[in-house]
Amino acid sequence: MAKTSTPSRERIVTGAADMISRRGLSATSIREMAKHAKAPLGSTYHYFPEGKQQLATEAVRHTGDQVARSLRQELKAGPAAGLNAFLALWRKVVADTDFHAGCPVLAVAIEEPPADEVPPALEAAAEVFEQWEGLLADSLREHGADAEQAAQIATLIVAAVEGTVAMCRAKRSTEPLDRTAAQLQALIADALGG
Amino acid sequence: MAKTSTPSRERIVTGAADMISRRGLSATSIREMAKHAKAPLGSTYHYFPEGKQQLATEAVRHTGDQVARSLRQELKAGPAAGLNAFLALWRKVVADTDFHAGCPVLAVAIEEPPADEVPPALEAAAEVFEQWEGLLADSLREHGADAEQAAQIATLIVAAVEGTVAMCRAKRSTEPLDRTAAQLQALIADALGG
DNA sequence: TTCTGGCTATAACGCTTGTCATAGCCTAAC
DNA sequence: GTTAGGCTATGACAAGCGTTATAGCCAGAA
Repeated sequence: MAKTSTPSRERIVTGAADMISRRGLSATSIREMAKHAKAPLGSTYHYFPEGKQQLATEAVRHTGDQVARSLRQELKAGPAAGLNAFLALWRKVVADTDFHAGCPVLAVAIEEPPADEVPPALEAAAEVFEQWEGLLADSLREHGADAEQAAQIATLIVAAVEGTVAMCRAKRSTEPLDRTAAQLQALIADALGG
Repeated sequence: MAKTSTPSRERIVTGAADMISRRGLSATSIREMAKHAKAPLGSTYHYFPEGKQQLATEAVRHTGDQVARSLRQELKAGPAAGLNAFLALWRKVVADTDFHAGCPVLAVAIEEPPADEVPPALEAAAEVFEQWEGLLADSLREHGADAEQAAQIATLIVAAVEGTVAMCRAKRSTEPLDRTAAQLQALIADALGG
């Protein structure tokens, strides 16, 4: 017999990712995450005994994997298609939430770590960026770009999209995303065409 | 007799900008801002009667103007020089703080506003981005780019640098900035050369 | 049926938060 | 010397924070 819809643990993770993508990590309380997932507060500490950091880490990894899956799928049709999917994905997030949500990975990436320590959530954010870049770079190389150029373009794409999403939120407009999209598309066409 | 170095009010604003660039807005308390500026808590509410939002707004505008001034100066030598200055500026921030600080404007831009309301600090962030883009776009147009392309490249530069700074913090490395720099430089050369 | 163990409910802990109010200092004008 | 006013000092307020502890429920195995 199937469980009633989504299991609690998973709901907490996806809900946490959603809230972090809106408010940032430190502005999101565990109590609110629990309420948002319709789970009792006690359950969060049952499933995530290390507390907020663990929950944040899993939330980052969750969206990281989700985006990576979509990216991997679309990249089968080439780097340009992958880029377009990546752009469309974040455009949808921003537009569907009336410019309230962005990328939870970025949100976690800009939280200051304690001195001489690297919190697991920050480490996870670095790994997610690396993963996305890797997928894009691989595809670019497979389509004729040399290794260094592929790596540079991949980094530029991830960074530009992340930054653009933030700009869209501030301006409450998707126009920055249109502009960035045009330039990145041209850049890929150029790199693979020449 | 001259006052002891910087006046209190200014110290509070620059200190607030610094703290916000590290921890984000909501993780930075007014008490800590006051302490960081060696000012009494009461003074923050004396100088900024609207409280935290006003302080954040002024902090955003402060760094916005500061960066704009530097950008305007360096753009006199052309868009490529301006880009390089912009890159160097943020590389220094990230490197000098051991990857603890980033851009306070981005930090404010990704804070969720209350529904149906636009906090002044968020509005200020949008204006700062617009200002930086405008400076870059003007320079690009003056050097031969057509209006649309200039606007697109300007947006891409600001977004990419903002995103890259965040990636550098997550990875604790300036390599993303190197890669982004190479691509953006090539892009400008291309746009003005063709 | 009894028992086990995953999950929940509830309350509490010490601490920090944004903000406000009140009283006081202490310099500068008159 | 007196007076005004910008700034500071101090403390309080209600609310929220992350986290822990304890006791209880309630399905499935024995």
